[in-house]
Amino acid sequence: MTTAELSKTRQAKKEAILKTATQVFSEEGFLNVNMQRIINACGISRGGIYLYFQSVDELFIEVIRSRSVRQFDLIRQELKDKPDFDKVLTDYLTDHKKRLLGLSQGKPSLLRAMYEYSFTHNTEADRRLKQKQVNATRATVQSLLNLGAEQGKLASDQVRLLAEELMLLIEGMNVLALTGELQEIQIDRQFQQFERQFDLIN
Amino acid sequence: MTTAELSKTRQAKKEAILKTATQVFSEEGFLNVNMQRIINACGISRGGIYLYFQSVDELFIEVIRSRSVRQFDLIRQELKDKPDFDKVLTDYLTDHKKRLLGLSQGKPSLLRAMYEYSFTHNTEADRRLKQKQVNATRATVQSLLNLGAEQGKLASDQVRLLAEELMLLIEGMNVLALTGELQEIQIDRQFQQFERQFDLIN
Amino acid sequence: MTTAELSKTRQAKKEAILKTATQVFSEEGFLNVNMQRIINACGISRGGIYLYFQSVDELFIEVIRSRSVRQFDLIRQELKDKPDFDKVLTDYLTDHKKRLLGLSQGKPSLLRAMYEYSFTHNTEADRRLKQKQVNATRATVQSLLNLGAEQGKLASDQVRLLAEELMLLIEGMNVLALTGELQEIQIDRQFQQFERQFDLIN
Amino acid sequence: MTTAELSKTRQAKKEAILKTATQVFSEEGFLNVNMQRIINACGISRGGIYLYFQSVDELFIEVIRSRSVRQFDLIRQELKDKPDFDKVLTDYLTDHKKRLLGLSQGKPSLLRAMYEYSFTHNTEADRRLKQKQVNATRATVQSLLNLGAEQGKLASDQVRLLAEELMLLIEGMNVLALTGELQEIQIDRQFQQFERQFDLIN
DNA sequence: AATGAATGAGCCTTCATTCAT
DNA sequence: TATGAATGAAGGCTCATTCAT
Repeated sequence: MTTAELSKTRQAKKEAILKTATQVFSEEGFLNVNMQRIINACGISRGGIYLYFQSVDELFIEVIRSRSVRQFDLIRQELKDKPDFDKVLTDYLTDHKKRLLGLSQGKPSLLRAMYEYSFTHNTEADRRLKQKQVNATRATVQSLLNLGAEQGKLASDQVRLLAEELMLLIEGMNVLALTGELQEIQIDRQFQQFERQFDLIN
Repeated sequence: MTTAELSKTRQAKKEAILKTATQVFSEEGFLNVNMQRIINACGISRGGIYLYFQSVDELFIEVIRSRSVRQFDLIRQELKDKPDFDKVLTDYLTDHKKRLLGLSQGKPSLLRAMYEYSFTHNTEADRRLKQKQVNATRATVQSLLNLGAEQGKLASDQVRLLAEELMLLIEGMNVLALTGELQEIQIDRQFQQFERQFDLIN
Repeated sequence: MTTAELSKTRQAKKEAILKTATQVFSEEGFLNVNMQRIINACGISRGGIYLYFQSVDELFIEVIRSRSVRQFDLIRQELKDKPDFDKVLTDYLTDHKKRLLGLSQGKPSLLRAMYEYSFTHNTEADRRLKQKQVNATRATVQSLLNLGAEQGKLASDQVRLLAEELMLLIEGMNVLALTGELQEIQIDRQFQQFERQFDLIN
Repeated sequence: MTTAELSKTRQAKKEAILKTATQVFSEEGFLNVNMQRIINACGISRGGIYLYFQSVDELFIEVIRSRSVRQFDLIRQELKDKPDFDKVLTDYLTDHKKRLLGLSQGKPSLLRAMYEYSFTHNTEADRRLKQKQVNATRATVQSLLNLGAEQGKLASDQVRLLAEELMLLIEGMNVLALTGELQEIQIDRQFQQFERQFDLIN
């Protein structure tokens, strides 16, 4: 086997572990996960996991990073074609609604793990990780609203305010959904209210 | 000493422990606190604390409960005198702003501990605890907005929607503040925007 | 139980552990001993030992310290009565001979443990510990030879040189004895040679 | 490649490993060395080294053996030419002095590794290894002193006694040097004293 | 009621050696 | 021969909770 092939194998194994770990973190959150659980899930040995990741933290960070990239790519793709703002917004909110309802019903999601990690890790590097996440969401919402501004659905100087409002609403809903407190009607009400702001303008 | 006096002593001791534990949890969160810290802070023995609380979890739950009651009392008191809605709302938002800025700067608060606890405890009883917290906030906001409705500052059927919106904004800001992502300008913008809704009506 | 009684109990327990640990270190040396062995020997629990000693190193240091004190006291006592130098020297060398033969035959002794510790620990504190040991031996030998000088068996300015010579001989024999290379005849030859130096003078 | 050439290659590789491992053990002692360090230093693979040596212990034993042979060869060479005893003795002691001072200052040497190994390994084979070392030193010193006897500098029946004395002094100094307790003046005093014995005879 | 010593489960990490390729 | 991924035993440490006094 050549070096290239070997490192290919290594990379593949690493990704396999990341994939399995993503499952585990999604189902169990961050704080309830220890190396043992990952080891069991991966069918790897106690020592084996350390060949790829030095700690649960390092593993988790890579899980988050690899996922962020994918998420970001998806959204950017959608907005490229300059579709109708009303439709995109509705789609976007609908996606979030689905996601939030899933969360409420205890559907596995990395979100819980991410919050657990954020709350309990405060090094500079950790904060940058969280910041990156928040910035990614903010950027997405702003791109979306910029599209709206381009299509004359809102004033440009409103973009930032509205982006933040939506971001905070979603953040709040995330938390309520994770603690099982969010009902469909609440999501609908808030999202309708948010969408109505654009109708009022026109 | 009579039985009554004894149980009075017992109650007093219990409350003293709760008070001290509240300090500890506020400063250190939930996950960083171990029995040793609480024992040291309370000047009680390792075994002694179990005479009052069956476990760390039970102790924490009582800390949260006792605080909720106090918070709820305070607000109810303020609203009793039917003060001017605009002023009460402004005060309320200003209080939250102060609190959020404190959180951002790492000022002690039970909120981090509460989140840490919620994320790591998922029994039915634990969920009810969080529910109670959310309901208390919701109830407070609704009481406040009901005052506004009474004073003709908003329609009665808007109360629930707006209460939820504010609650979600605050919840979202809590999370951002705790993970170090919230800036004063963001708080201002969102609260101003929220207040403006009442101006528009009149 | 009063505080004094409690700490008496604690001290007694600590000393019991030290005593057992001394046995273990004597039989197994330092490097082959881990907490588990001490735990097994003491009939204490895994966590229990940490109530008294933070690590094997700390435990070992206390073993050595407590023993040094005892050794030093013994020697000082003997020399107080100003006995006949020739006899004391002969006794001293005979004691060492017995000890060395014991070592050769694998009789338990802390010496092996002490060497193992010294070779593998080089912090300032560790060096001071070893220094203390060496100084104690040197001081003993010098006291003995000073007695000889007082009794006109050797010149005062020879004390240091001879003390060092004896110390180094003994150190060398220790090592050979520990690795099973020292025979009785060798000890006899060297000690006789050492004693002969005093006969020559007179 | 013929079988002979192959095994030549094999032998060369083995010696290359031994040479590198000697460096590593000299710098780090025995207990601080793990396979990883040797592997890194040799540029060989984790599994590869086991094609040449069955275990770390075996590798170390061969390191010691190969060095002994070399040492022994050197000395034997020097004595072949029947040089002047006084000079050879002085040279020999000067060499040891240099070596001991180097040890005191932490200069790399296999000696520490050898002691660490000896103290932690007590099989019959291990003891024989140490025995061989001691015997080699003894033989060297005896050869040297025999030269002196031939040149009339000491009586033949004194050779064994003096050889042992010197061996023990050196062994003692080794230990003190390794634990950082030996000073130059001590070496000088003892070696001068040792040399003076020959002056007295003549 | 109160103490604090004792327990033991739980988690982490390292490393010599093996084994499939 | 050569590789390096994988193994798993071994040891370390912490801490909530129990229990004898």
